Amino acid sequence: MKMKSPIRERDFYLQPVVDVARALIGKSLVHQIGDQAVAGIILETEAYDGEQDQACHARSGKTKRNAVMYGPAGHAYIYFTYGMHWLLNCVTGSEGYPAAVLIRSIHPTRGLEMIAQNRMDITPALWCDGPAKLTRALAIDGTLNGCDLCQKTGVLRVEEGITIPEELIQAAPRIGIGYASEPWKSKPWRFTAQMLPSRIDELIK
DNA sequence: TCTTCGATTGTCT
DNA sequence: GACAATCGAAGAA
Repeated sequence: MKMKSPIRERDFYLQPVVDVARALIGKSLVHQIGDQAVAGIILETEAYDGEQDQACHARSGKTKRNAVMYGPAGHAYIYFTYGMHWLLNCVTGSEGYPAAVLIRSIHPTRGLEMIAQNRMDITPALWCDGPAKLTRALAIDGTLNGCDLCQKTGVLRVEEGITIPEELIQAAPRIGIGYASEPWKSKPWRFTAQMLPSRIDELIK
């Protein structure tokens, strides 16, 4: 029988945001919908670090939209963009310091039938390979903004997933932040797991 | 109040 | 590779 996954401690999210972004690779993101769960292994993240980071939403200070980022660590910062997309972040750092990790892609592991019902237009390999695609696949939207990711029975939570070797985690500049100035635009704060889906499925068994 | 634009995706050329 | 979709937040006026 599979071992019950312990939830992540809140202390995990109090580490520097870049460390959290790297450490979240391989963890399991779960959305509990009634008695059903939809989940996936986190494969790609990006770190956004404080008001000085010119790519971060907090670059102009606290606003209605980014307020959750200023709150306690371990909560979900979910925002709407491009008139149609929801993006999911994990808030990190002390309360009052705005930092968060954007979840850019996951490998779906649970609730595949549910995803399939809503995404018959594309092949499973493309279900969760983008930040807005994974929120759509897991049915995550603004109603979950600010919810606590550390609760054992939380609607949205992060659990232990699989261990991905350090050498398979690649760092690169963040995507879609052309508006930012240097050095922020080039900071290697995007982390991706270089692992085949088949290998991930093996590790989950 | 008005204008601009986005931590993206999907489609078309 | 270029660009439309689509709308609320943010900043300017």
